Amino acid sequence: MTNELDIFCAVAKHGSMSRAAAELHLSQPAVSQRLRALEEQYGLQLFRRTNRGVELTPAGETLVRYAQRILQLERSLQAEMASLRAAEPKQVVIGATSAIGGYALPCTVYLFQQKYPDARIQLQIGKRCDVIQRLEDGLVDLALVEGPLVTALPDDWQVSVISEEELVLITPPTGPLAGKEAYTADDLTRLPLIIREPGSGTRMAVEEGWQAAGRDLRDLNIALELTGVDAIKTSVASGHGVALVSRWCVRAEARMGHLRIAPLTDIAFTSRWTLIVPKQGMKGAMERALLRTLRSPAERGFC
Amino acid sequence: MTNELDIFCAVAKHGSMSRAAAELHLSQPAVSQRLRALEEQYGLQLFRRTNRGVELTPAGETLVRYAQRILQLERSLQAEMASLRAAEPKQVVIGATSAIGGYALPCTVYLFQQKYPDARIQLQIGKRCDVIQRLEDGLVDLALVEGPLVTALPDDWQVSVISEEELVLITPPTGPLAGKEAYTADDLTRLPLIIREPGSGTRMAVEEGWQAAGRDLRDLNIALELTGVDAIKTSVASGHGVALVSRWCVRAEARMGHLRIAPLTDIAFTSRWTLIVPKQGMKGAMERALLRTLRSPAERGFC
DNA sequence: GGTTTTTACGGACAGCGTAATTATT
DNA sequence: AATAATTACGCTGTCCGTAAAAACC
Repeated sequence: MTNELDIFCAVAKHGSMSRAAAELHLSQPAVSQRLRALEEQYGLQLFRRTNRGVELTPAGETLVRYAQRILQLERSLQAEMASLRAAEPKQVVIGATSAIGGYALPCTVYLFQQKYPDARIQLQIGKRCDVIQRLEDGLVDLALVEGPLVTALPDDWQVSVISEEELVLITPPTGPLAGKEAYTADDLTRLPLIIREPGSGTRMAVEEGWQAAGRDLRDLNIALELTGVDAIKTSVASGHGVALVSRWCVRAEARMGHLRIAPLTDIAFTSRWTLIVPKQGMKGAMERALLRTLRSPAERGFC
Repeated sequence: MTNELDIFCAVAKHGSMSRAAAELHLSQPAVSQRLRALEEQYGLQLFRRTNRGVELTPAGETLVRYAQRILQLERSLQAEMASLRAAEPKQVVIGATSAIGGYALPCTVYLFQQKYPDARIQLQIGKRCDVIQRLEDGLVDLALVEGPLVTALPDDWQVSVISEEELVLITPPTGPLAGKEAYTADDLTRLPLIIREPGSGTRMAVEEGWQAAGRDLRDLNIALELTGVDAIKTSVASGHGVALVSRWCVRAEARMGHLRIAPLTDIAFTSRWTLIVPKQGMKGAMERALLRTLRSPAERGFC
């Protein structure tokens, strides 16, 4: 959440709630509301509302001076704490499967590194079963995998679902397979489906969603089995078939027009993203901060 | 909500979460939780947990220095804003009926004055109809009355129910009327009931609750009609009868043993407390702060 | 066993976004 | 009409309290 003094200073700087809201990536009403709350808290009007924005009252100008000093102090504090963290650098190894580790996580790790530049975060991407194996062997500190857990782990591991991601149907942007506006489950029995190898989380999610709709797995028209998301994307883009993948994996291609994300009308596939952490480990403040980031939809900022 | 740096400093000062929690009027787990959040935010351990409390780590000691400067700055800011408020003193006149104005509101007004010492708040207590009359005449800025609104006001008044208060049965602490542990609706048809004058909010609430239980008003054994809560309390304490009053009005007497609050098993009476404000008025920051205080159960602190 | 902190869980409120409304030129 | 701010409303996450558990003498 953005600091109220930050909001106040931004509005004072721009002389406009709308512009301040844009700078802070907030909605304009949110800024208006926080500002009003601040005025109520002090019992003083801080801005005069004019037809083309706002301007500071004397009370507002007083607050600006204090706010700037306080914010400056907080920035120095942040810097000093960062240097203290740097004194005892921590290494954390994250194991993840390809859809998560290759697409969603890099942004999260980047953002986290921005905040904690001294943290050494290593991202190991591998097959689902390998990731879990490495976790059990203590070679990675935590794991993020797709799909449900097949084997129950001993209970010194804490397992939590951090996200339910929708699988989307991707088709070539042009050609015979790009004909329809929207697709149904029946279409999936006819279209050549390119699918991940058995054992992968995405494969599990597809099969689970298909059976949940009361269908038989043999009705899927599997044209090709490929290992890894990238191979599938390339193959679909070349017009070899359609596929079901996590939305994150194809955002870039969809925007560029290399692939088309087609709506599914009467069936939906979801993939659960699961975080696995050893109950004993991850006790330090930095480790906890990382967990918090991964668990909080707002902070992890998958991109 | 208490500032996180305040919490941190209190814990640092006492070397104990429990003692800090007591000082801040918070639960001990709440302090623990906020402290952990602070540690996660900075990615550093701030306290070493020992068996008899906590002690600062080097990072914690750094934070103490910054926190004290920031808190000091905030205190100066508060002081300066208070002096700015004092430059343009505001007078607000509150009209209220006796149960609200005489018992619940004084604490609220006191707390508000502590926070805004320059606010001149005047509390006018009167009969329900008089209060509303004075509001319409503009002689009071806002009104707090008990019970529902009989006459619909024109819609440039904003009416909101701020609290549903339970009416409790009070009996003399000793004597023939103090016999039973708990009372029923049937008992109320036999006990001598001392009741407020018609038109008062409490009277309305009693009659409404009685009829809502499917009873006839004539079955109430009204022994005496008195004007004002105090007269009723005196009369009940003297053993002349029992009465139904707002809990706030008799907290002191119940604690002292002058009156007994007796449970009602099969009937309940509630009195709605209504806040009436002119939609146009109360636009200033101070006025809004007062309204916020009156509307927020946490802040108004009826006592 | 006693003291202190942590974990777990449910409820209340704050802060935000979307959408609709108001005010001012 | 157009621009800027406010109000209304539903949702989500934070913060807090109670209760139970765990750590550390």
